[in-house]
Amino acid sequence: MSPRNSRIEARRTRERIVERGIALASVEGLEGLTIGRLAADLQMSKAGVLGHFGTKEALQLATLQGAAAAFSRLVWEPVAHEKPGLPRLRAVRDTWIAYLETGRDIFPGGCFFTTASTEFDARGGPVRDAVARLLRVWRHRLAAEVRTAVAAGDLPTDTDPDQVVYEMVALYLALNQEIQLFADPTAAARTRRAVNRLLDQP
Amino acid sequence: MSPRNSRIEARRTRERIVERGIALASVEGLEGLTIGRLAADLQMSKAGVLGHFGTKEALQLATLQGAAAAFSRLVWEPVAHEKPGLPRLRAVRDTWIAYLETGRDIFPGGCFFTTASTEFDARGGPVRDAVARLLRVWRHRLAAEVRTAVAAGDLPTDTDPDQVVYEMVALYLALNQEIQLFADPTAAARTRRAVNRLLDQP
DNA sequence: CCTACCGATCGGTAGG
DNA sequence: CCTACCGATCGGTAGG
Repeated sequence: MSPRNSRIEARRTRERIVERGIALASVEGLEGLTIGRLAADLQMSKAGVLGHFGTKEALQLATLQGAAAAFSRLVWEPVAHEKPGLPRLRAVRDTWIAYLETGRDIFPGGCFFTTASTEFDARGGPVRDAVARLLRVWRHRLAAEVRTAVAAGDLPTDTDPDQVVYEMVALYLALNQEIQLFADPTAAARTRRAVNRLLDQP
Repeated sequence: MSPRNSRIEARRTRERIVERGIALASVEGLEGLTIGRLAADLQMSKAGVLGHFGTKEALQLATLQGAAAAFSRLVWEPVAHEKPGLPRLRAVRDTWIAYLETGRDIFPGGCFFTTASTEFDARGGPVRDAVARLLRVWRHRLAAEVRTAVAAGDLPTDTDPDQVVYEMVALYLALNQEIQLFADPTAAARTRRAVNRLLDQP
């Protein structure tokens, strides 16, 4: 019987659960993320795992939040210092590709959000809503950068920002499929080429 | 106790199971397709359902095959009479959009293959392999049409067929997400616009 | 954070 | 194609 942990230790345990949950769910999905499997991997009891969240749904939401934080760290933070507009869009183009190509230690099953989105997109409930909210935030962030690029004269004035964002997202969905299902090493180059065309870069 | 069915009746029962399985799996995924749920929906016993396939994996493969047949009926057959190359590509552009927009009676959860692909793309096994094989076949079919269009002078000679196919697939992955997760009514128009640009149509 | 449970459901089998 | 099972695992709870 392990001693009752201090608040700091409990928090650290919770972080370990979420970290492992992110890796598991990126492979098995948020529904395939079972409390028993998580407990076995972490050498804890099921009750010990569940106690940090209360319900499986709360665990799923916490895992989703943790994954979003990791995505922000990998994709958004490295571009925060870039000039808004086209320079930042070009930087995001590359951090996003890197997230899909080399984010494997955190997300061994590929894009967490693509998996979660297709898993829940035909259901209702808080998890589905949280996934939709996250993807919407990122789309809006991209659209704002496109508008800035247009205002700066770096993109044509007749650019439709939502169309550009839609096509960028499309290319990253396809890149994830290309990597995960076909292990195609040329996919990143294809994506970069297509995004460059979208961003009016030669 | 129902009488032992004739071979024809048994075949018809199997078809009913697969049909219901396609609808269920398009919403819940091929792993969420449980024998008990299928049996309850069809008012059969679990053993009665499983007897037609032997194992859950065989049921998943049969459901995938059934879904592929329905996709071919909705997307490929209507364009078979079109002239190969650009005319057929334009027709596929529209049957594919219609499959995602109005295929709801057969696929209430949206694109069956996007769901199956993201569900299995981080695993091994026969189901994953079968999904990959299907998507590859359809990609190759599209690429052949692009090459025909280039040969006919309907697309520029420097066209990269695999790049065009990659971008078309990307747009349909995104369209499915837009419909399923955001219920965006403008998504089909966005897709058509982007595909038209790919196909060098004004 | 643990042990020891709970009812429900999972895939699958025996036997008719 | 049915009834009647099987062991394993699911999410979750009581109590310490």
